Amino acid sequence: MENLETLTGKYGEEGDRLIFKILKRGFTLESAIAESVESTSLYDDKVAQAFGEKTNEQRTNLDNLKRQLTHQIDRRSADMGLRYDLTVPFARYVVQHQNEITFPFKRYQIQPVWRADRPQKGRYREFYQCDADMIGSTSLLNEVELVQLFDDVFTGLGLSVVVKINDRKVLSGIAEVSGQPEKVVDMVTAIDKLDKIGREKAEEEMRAKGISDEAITRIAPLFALSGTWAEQRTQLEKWLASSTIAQQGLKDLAFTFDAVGGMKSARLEFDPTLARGLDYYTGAIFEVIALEGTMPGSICGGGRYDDLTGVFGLKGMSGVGISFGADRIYDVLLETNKFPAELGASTKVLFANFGEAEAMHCLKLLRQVREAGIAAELYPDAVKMAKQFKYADDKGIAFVAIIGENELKQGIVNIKEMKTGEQKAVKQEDLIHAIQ
RNA sequence: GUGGGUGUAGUUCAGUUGGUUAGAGCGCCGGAUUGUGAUUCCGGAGGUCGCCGGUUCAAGCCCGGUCAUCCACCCCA
Repeated sequence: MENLETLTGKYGEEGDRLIFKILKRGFTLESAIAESVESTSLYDDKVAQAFGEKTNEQRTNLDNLKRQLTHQIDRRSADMGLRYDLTVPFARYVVQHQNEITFPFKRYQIQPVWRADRPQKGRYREFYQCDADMIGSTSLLNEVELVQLFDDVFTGLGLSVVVKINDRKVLSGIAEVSGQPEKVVDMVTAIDKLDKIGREKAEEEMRAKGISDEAITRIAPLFALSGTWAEQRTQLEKWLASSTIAQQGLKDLAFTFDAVGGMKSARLEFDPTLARGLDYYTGAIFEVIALEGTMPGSICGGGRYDDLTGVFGLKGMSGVGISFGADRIYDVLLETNKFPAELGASTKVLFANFGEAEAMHCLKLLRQVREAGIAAELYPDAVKMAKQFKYADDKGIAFVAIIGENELKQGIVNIKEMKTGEQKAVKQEDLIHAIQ
């Protein structure tokens, strides 16, 4: 939980609406309603009647009353909110503990965050984010390391992804060149939808937001961009020559591309239409898209924020960070079958139980196997074999060690590998070696 | 916040113009002469039809409300 004022104003207009608000402590719903009603003169005769029998008109009145009351309660009585992300509370933390922290400061954090949104595929009210940030350094080496972190993580998970990168400074430059720099946010959100709704609809949206036809014409070269990062860079440098801020953005991007070099499995891709809605980003912005599965949105996000701590009273503290959407990543891994079966198995070898004498003997072997660092268990009951094998199968146990009357006499153990169905007899002292 | 869809067995879903004991696949449990799973065959258990109310001789089916869930817009992880 955070103070509401810590959270508001950082996530853009839409984002602020999605913050879960919490009533002031000691404030009951009844007292909130009473206070709101008194102060708003909403409670007229018409509405009063609506509490009794309900005609359609009265129902509408009642709905209106409810809506306005909710709004009032929201506005007047809520002073705390649930974390919308981990970055803003992190900035607050850094400011509060600035004297105890050694800069540049790095931290990672895995915690739930909340969005007051209608749930949908890949969109949750509560979900986990895993954040990694570095604050107190403007070096682009931080950006480079974060891109490599994306690569490391998704290579480790065996998931192929594309890391999209852009720079807010380039976007600001485009707005500058258009002649309406103050419209950068509207312009950018429309540009962001370009690949989804197409050029015409995007232009329509810009016009609706008060962007002039002239400005729209001036940003037309953006739609014509194509080719590799190097090719697009040349085109952008020429087009945005008059904007020093855009030139800086392009230079930063060039450094990052260069320094990242080859990656293990992820692909780094420049996307001039990548915008991201969060207000606090000022430099690089990142987004990771899964190339497998059907997850509609991004699975990670991030970027550089030059002055997020400024609003909490600490100026000149630039930071950059990324956020992994744990639940979305989990969904993709589940959908694409990336969870190895042995991950679910807690046991590697099961000793079948043939009766008291055999079980007692297995108990000794069980101990040896465990001491060798191999997870093992002995089936607790001497039930029929089919049941014991099914148990091993269900649990994803790799081997079943069979020691019945015959094996006991001969001092051997039959080892069945469940995956292949192959079975072989080895001396009991070779058991550990055979299942490694 | 706006619009739409769906709630029936553990699960995925059928269920006719309202009409007797509400079905199927998968899963689960048991068995196929007692030492072998994932395949085959046979048998079995399991449902307050989301919840509340209404219409009707009769409601899983029609109507109203409510809750849950999913999808689209919007936005994002």
